[in-house]
Amino acid sequence: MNFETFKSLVRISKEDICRELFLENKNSIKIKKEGVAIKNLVTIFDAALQLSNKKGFFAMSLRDLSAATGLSMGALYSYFNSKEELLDMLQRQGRTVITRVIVDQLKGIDDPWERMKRAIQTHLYLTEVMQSWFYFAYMETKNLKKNEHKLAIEAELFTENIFSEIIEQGINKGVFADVSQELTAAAIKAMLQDWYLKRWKYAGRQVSVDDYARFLMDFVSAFLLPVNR
Amino acid sequence: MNFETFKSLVRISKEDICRELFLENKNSIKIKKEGVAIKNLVTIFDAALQLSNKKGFFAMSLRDLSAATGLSMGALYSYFNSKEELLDMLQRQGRTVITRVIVDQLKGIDDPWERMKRAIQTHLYLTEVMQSWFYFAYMETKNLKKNEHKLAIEAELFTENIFSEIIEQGINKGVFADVSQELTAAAIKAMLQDWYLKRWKYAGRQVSVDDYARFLMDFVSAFLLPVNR
DNA sequence: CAAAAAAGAGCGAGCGTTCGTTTTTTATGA
DNA sequence: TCATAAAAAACGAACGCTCGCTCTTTTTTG
Repeated sequence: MNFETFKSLVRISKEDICRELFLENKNSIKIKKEGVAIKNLVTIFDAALQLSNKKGFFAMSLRDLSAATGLSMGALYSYFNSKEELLDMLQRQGRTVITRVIVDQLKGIDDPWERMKRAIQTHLYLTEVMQSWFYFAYMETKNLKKNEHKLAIEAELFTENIFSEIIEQGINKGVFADVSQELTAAAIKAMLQDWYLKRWKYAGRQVSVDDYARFLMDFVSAFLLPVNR
Repeated sequence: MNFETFKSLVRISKEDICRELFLENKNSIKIKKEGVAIKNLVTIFDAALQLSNKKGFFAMSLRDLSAATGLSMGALYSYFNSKEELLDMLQRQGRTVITRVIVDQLKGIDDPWERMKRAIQTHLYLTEVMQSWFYFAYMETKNLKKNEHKLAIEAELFTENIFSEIIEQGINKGVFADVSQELTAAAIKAMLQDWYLKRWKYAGRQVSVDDYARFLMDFVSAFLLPVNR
């Protein structure tokens, strides 16, 4: 599997994501027409992610967002009740997609090393498709209020746990070396996150997401596979 | 070398760091008495780091900082000319220390693997001693204006380059496997940074910095040392 | 007592938010 | 098909509040 294959298998559209959000947030979104709501939500979220990733969510004002979207201040408030709620919605936007796609992509794969490879690839390709969201989610998590913050931390630990379980499985089957599952999963996660957090650096060096995936799988295999040790 | 040894060898005091800043910023710091200036700079920086790391530099107001330090608004402005300058000073605060300590700790070590181990340990122990600064520097870099932003990026790449050069040296001496220097150095850096960026997670799991150092050296050795491969 | 340090009230600007008004869209009836 | 009325969407001025910052007065230090 490579990035091009992934993209054609897993079609993630902003419209679908915003439709889900629209249906879940009828109380906050005062727009009746689905088509209008979705079109504008996409515009709002794109602009908000871009502005926030540049200067931070708090430093972005709603006047900035108004200018960037071409919607008035009053119109913006048809889509969320407060700036804080916008933050929550932005954070929530991608979370269910991620979980669903990773779990889906691992279905039917039993071999631990194949699972590990697929998990690494899936994570990287997802973050490539939705880089601005991942960057935003990482950087702004600490601004979330209690319950949303808890959910964000859980999502962080959930994907790490996917790796941890693959490692456990591999060790139990005698396929992987006997390593610390938690620390290894955390280290893999750190390297996966580096991809989207420092996209500027890898882009500057012309490292493709497939290059990076290959490198990571190589790096991880040296540690996990006894054949290599 | 372990963390306790490091701490007694490398004494980093906030007072020394603030003294350097005081001497370099006579234009911005209107206080004449070195003792008073340094004492209050330490207080200001500690409070600013804590507040910023909790809610973001922009979301922290100077009234927040005033309350946290016990200094009035007017007194705060004796120490910096603007909030933006405070950001610059905070970012600059630790940069020279880091460079100096890493370079010092590598002196007299020729063996590539020994250098690698020392570099990993030094980086981790430094970030353990100055965790709040490192977290702040990582999270707030994007808010810096042009020249300061450039310096921060350079510092980021400088430490990564230390690892890259060690790898190059190891490959040239036939000690290390033939791997991508840049990607390997970046991966090591990512794992090192994870330590201070997700300090909450490792603390919750009761992983000591020495545990983490040992784990990282093991992980990296599996990839770099042909004996392992 | 003089110099240095600190306090704190208040300024103008910008912020998030509200709400009455205007514009656009849509459905209906002739 | 066209005109009209109602519903929906959008606008934008203004409110109260907080912000960064200034500057005169007060307090502390040596």
